[in-house]
Amino acid sequence: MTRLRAAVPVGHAIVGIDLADRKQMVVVTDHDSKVLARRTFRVKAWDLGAALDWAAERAAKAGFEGATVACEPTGHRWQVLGQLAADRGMPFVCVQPAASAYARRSEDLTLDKTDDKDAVLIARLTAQLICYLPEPLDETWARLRHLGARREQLIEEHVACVQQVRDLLECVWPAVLDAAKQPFKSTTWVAALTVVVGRDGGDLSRTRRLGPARFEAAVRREVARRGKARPCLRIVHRLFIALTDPAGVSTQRVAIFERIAWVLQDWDHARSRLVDVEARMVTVLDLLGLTVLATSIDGLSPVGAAAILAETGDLTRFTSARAVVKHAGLAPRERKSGAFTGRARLSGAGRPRLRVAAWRAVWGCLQTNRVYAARYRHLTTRESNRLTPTQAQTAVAGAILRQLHYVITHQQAWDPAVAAHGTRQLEVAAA
DNA sequence: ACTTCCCGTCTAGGAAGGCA
DNA sequence: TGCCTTCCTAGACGGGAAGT
Repeated sequence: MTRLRAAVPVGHAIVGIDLADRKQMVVVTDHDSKVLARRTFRVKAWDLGAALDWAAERAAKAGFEGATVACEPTGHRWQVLGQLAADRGMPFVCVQPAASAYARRSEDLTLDKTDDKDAVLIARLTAQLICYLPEPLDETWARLRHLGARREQLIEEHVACVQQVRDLLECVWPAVLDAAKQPFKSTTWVAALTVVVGRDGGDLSRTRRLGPARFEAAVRREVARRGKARPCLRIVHRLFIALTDPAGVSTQRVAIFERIAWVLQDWDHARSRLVDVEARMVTVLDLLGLTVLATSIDGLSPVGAAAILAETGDLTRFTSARAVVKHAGLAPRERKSGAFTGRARLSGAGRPRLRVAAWRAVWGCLQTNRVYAARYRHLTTRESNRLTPTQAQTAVAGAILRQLHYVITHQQAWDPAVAAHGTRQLEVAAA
């Protein structure tokens, strides 16, 4: 509240701006949301500099020593506006769209919405300090943020390619999917499929006539082309046997194999770009000097840590570790009234990508991190208030975020003893 | 050197519903 | 009537190290 008040001092007028594509509603109000001036600017967001100058002048004329700019974080526009405000030395705050939506309804109990009402509402919420200071991103953190977004995009592309290939194969050649337990994680399987799809044009007997030895040689070449040393022969053999399996829609085989070949190319492309982006993310993490600290948490990889930090930004901007968990939407939302105790659920409000990154970190950590594994076991097996696996994983995800916050804000490597017992003192006392 | 293990989240795609 | 959105469901995927 102190920091917010510093951005919205009592001596300042408030410039509420309702941002849209090419129509920007600007109002200048005092702290009682009395409108001092109101004007529509039919310009794009990046041309709002003149509007800010106009608003500053109206505020000065009304006797205020300055003006604070407030808007909703719509798309990229708020960032452009933030830059313009910073250029003019005007403090800049944002109002959560959820807050203004609630406020609009409580205003007159209708869903009435107009741009100038919205602008006034934004100014009023700002005067009540129902606003926040937007995250300041420096160049390095901004780069990490965008790399994280790009990585997520590429992972989605990767998943889409895999699901397409699987669906297409289930239609025309389902047997091949049983050749490996996890076919899409197996380089051998993918290489063998590439060979089949590339050479037989939908006629599996053509590859079969090649014979197992020459098929194996072809797969070997493809595995090498994919940067791996040698194929898993078990999978090559099972895939060769699958060539004789008649199941599947035969009339579509030619067309679908042609299509699979394209998807496989897309997939390779997506994966190589993913490798590139992940390497860049690790480089940025190194630049920030956080790789050693973040990966001191057992089971957290540099890429996993970078994915989390890409979404949180600099963790020192969070005043408490719990705030990070809340930002991820992983904080429990309690529902209690009188004697009634409802089930606490995750709030789910926050950065979805941060939540996903934390979840992915949990899968890795539960396998390798002894402290988290023990915590998970305890939570899911204890006698009273036993948690479901999901609930326990949520608890671990929260722990990872909290401990990452501590590790980075205190510049102190992760210590399993502290993580397990809360403090080192307790352990010493117990000893 | 490659595969497997863990399980909630997420995706695609079809169906159903909504709306002009 | 036809387009668009939402709902619904099945089932694969993600990360890291032990296992093969």
